[in-house]
Amino acid sequence: MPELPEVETTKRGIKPHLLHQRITDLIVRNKSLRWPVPDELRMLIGYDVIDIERRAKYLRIKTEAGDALVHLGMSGSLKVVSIDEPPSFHDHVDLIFEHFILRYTDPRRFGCWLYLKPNEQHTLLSKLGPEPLSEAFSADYFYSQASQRKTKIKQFIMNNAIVVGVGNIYANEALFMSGIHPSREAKRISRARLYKLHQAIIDVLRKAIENGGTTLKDFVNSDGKPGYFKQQLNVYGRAGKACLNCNKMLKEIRQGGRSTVYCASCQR
DNA sequence: CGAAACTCCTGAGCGC
DNA sequence: TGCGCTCAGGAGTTTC
Repeated sequence: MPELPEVETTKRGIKPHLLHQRITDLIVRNKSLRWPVPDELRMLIGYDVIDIERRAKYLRIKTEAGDALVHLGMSGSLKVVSIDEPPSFHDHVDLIFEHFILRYTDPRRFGCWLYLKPNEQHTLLSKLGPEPLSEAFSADYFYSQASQRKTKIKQFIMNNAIVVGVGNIYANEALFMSGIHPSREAKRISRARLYKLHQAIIDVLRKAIENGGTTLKDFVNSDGKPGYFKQQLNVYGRAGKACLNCNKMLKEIRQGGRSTVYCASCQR
């Protein structure tokens, strides 16, 4: 399940390979992703990649003829493979270059490939909140947004209109790190504690990206697990086990259809 | 307007 | 060993 650090790592991994390389073909084996893969994507054929940007968990592969907007969904991945590498069952899209292929694999097909005109501001992107590692995501911004919302704090920090890129794993971790109960109403948390949560979100994402960077050299044809899986997870996936802080048993609840794990003793 | 429910899909884990 | 069942989960869309 790609979280923001994995998408950032993917961008850093593929960018040096794709930059200034010419797209020679596009093969779509299964266009049934989140939305149908549009034929307009073929407009990119014959053009060089001039940049790759990440916004939230979207990757934007840019050319003079337009861009590919790619989302990895739940189970998607991109990798650079050799030009004669035979595709597997879940390899739905190949963006083909002269000497290699950018191959998109996605068993659950929650991801997407869309076409955007040059500089097009798509509605998918325009409604997004600030990047968590940008200055726009300031402590004061975070407080002012939270102080007027009745939503439970976990759903608040996972809301892409508030801040992007905080997926379920890191939402659980950031709440544990800041000692805040996931079901607490956002507006009922003190300014000081919201500041602490704000910093925890930044810290946990930054650390994960740093760990992801250690796998970049193996990005091509890599089979190993990315580095951020080495990051110690305090609560996610540890329901029923002992809290690493106080040794009491971690609890699990469901919020908005998603699993929340927390320590009822350390998080209030 | 905000918030919750619903939706897409398949691999993994489980009980028998 | 294998079948069938349940479930997780990003995020856009629909409903209330």
